[in-house]
Amino acid sequence: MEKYVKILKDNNMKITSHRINVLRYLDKHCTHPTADQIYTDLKTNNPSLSKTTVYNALDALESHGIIQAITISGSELHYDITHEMHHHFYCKKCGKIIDIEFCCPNINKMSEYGHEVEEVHGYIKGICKKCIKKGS
Amino acid sequence: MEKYVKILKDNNMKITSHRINVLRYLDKHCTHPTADQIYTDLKTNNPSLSKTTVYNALDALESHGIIQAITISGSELHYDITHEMHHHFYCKKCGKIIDIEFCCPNINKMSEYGHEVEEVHGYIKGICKKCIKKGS
DNA sequence: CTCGATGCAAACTGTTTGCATCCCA
DNA sequence: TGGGATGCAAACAGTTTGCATCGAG
Repeated sequence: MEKYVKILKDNNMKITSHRINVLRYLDKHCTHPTADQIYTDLKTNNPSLSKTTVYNALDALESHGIIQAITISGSELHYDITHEMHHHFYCKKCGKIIDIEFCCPNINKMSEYGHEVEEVHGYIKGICKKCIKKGS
Repeated sequence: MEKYVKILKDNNMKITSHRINVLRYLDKHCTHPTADQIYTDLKTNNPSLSKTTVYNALDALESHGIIQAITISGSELHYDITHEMHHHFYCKKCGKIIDIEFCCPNINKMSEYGHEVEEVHGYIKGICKKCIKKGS
C-alpha cells in the first residue's frame, strides 16, 4: 500500500486520487507551495482538477494535522507537511520560504499560561543570503 | 511635543492627525487590532476618515519599523507597536491574540545561516484559557 | 508653492460558498 | 446506494490602485 494511502486511511479519510496527489506533492516539494502553485502543477497531468478540490484537500489534510498552513507571508497561505518542529525564514525580496532547523526550548513554558497549545510557528523575516549577494 | 509627534518627526515622516491617531490607537490598545478595527473605531470621532488612509498610515509606520504586522491569523493582518520582543498566542476559537512574554534564545543562531534578519515572530496557536473554561 | 497625504471608487487576489454531479466505501 | 468529494461559477473579504483634491512644510 502506498505511503500516502496509508496516511489517509490511518486518519479515516476517504481515499481519492486528488488527495493522494496533493499529499505526494507536498511530500516531494520542500518549497512550501501555495494552493495555487499546487493546483497549477497538478493540473498539467490532470486537466480536470479544480481549484476548489485543492482547497478542500488542503483543508481536510490540515484539519487532521497531516499538513500545516504557514501564515508567514501575510497575503496567502503556504503549506508544509507536518514533521519535526522547525521554523521558517521568509525573504521579503524574493518571497522564498526557507526551513530553519532549530526550535525554541521555551515552548514548554507555554503550559504556565493555561492555554491549550496545538501549533507552534517560528517566523523569521528579512533578506535571504542569495538576495544579499545579488543586491551588492 | 506629544510623544507621537516626536516618533513621526524622528522618522522624517510628515505629521498628520490621522497618523497620530493611528499611532495613539495602537499604543493605547493592546488588542492587536486589524486595519478595519482601527478604521471603525477612529471613524466615530472623525467621520471623514477613509479606510485607504488607515492602510496608508499603517504601511508608512510599518516601513519605518514603528509598528509590526502580525500574520498569525492567516486571513487578515493585525498590528502591534514594536517594543521588546515577545510572542503571540492565537486562539482558534475566539480569534483573540494574546501576548506571550518569553522569547527564544536561539534567535542569535540565525546569523549562522547568512540571512539578514529583520523581524522575528513567534506564533503559538490553540485554544485559550477562557475558551477552554467555556467549552467544558 | 510643492509634494506627499487623503478619500472615493473600482480593481484585484486569495479564499469560501452554493449547488449539481460524481464516485469511493 | 448513500454521503462525502468534485467542479464550476458566483460571492466574499481584505487589500491595493488610480486619480483628483487637500494640506503640511
